[in-house]
Amino acid sequence: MKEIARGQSLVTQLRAIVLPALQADQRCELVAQMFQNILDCSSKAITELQLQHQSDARPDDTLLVDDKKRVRRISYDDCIKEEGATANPHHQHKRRRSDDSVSIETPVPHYDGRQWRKYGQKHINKAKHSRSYYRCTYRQEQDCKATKTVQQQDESAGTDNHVMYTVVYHGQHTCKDNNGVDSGTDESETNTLNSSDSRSSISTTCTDPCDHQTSLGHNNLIEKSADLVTKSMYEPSYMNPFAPLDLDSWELDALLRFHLEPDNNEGINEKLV
DNA sequence: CGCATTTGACCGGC
DNA sequence: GCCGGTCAAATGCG
Repeated sequence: MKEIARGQSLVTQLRAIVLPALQADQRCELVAQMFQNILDCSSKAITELQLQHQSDARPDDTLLVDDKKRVRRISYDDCIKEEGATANPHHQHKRRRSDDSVSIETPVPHYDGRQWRKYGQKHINKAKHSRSYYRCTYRQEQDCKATKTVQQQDESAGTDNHVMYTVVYHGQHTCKDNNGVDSGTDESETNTLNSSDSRSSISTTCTDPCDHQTSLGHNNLIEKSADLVTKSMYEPSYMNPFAPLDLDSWELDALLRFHLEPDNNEGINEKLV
């Protein structure tokens, strides 16, 4: 599980580097979708391993309770889904599908090739950092149900380095290209090539003063190289729908610090359980 | 001025 | 009654 999670983290970082560098065409969308599929695969693998691990470690009664909860939740959500199909504007609260949520760990929680709009922030009980709630920017226009939550992990309490976030995605994107043809793809249909239209001037959501303290770096060398890469990556002469339009550089800054500091990778290797 | 974000209220499951 | 997820009025910002 540790190694899969590390692979996920690396994929998200690679995605943050590759996507902005691509030309805006179908290949670009394909690459984005493939990144997403890879992350989905590893997330599902981790989920399976966790279930396996729990059933191995825990006594039977605890397991039964967990399974009951899980089953009940799924069946409840199925009812809600049916209800939603009949266009009921009420009961939109608390819909959550435990079977289609995908969780990843990454130092770059915001740049994932999609456009998100923040709709809430909540302090979570035992966590140091609050959790942010995002939904797809095109929820109103296209009724896209995709949401995600972002929460900074606690373990890196002492230093500002190695900041990792847990990002949980819920639901499938049903939003499409502005000039696309197909409309309501249902959420039961997964892994189709959903194109994302993020070409407009809507800003990429990345402002979150509680969780993200920007430009804390005191290493001049790192900051300079961060500037360099920021300029080359974030001021493209072409229009790439996956390029962060006015994204702050803090995320890339963190990414660079992540890889430029020599002891980081070892620390990550040793840290996770 | 029209947006996106913030933030406390509210809601429903457990 | 607590807790996490969502709503929506207030606020901020370009």
